[in-house]
Amino acid sequence: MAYWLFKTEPDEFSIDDLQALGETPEPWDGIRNYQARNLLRDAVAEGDEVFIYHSSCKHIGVAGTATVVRAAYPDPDQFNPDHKYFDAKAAPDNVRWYRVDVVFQRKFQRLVTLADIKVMPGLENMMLLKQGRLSIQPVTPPEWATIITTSETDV
DNA sequence: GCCAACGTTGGC
DNA sequence: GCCAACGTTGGC
Repeated sequence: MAYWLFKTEPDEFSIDDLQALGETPEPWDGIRNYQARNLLRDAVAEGDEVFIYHSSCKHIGVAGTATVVRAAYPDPDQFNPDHKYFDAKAAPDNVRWYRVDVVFQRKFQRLVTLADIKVMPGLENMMLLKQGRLSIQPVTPPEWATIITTSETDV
């Protein structure tokens, strides 16, 4: 069992949208970066837990958690010429892009902001702070625990 | 809206 | 294979 952080722009898809789905799995698609793709394809497993991180928005930070319910499988959008994620170099026998399915787990009672993460002891090595642009990131168990605790604590 | 970081593309 | 140009991400 491993921990991850998935980024999303809440204007496109937020923790509230995920919560509204209830038990319905949501395909985490649109990953078109090789480093993120490799993590999705090779490392993210069913049963793993995921921080849902809101980026490029007014209130930046970790908004809640989800559970991976299906490991990587080919993202069908890469084969659809009408889709914005179409990739002409991809084919069913030459899959380039993958996605996983996640299910809502919880919404934090308060957002753990990027500013919180920057000053919280124990989080200074989070990949979020090291390599800001990666959209799928591993999270260590101590980092996971610290952020969960922070989400349950008033500031 | 700006701009730094950095991944991707394409000419050579 | 190098590297300049370009595009995207994402915080501020």
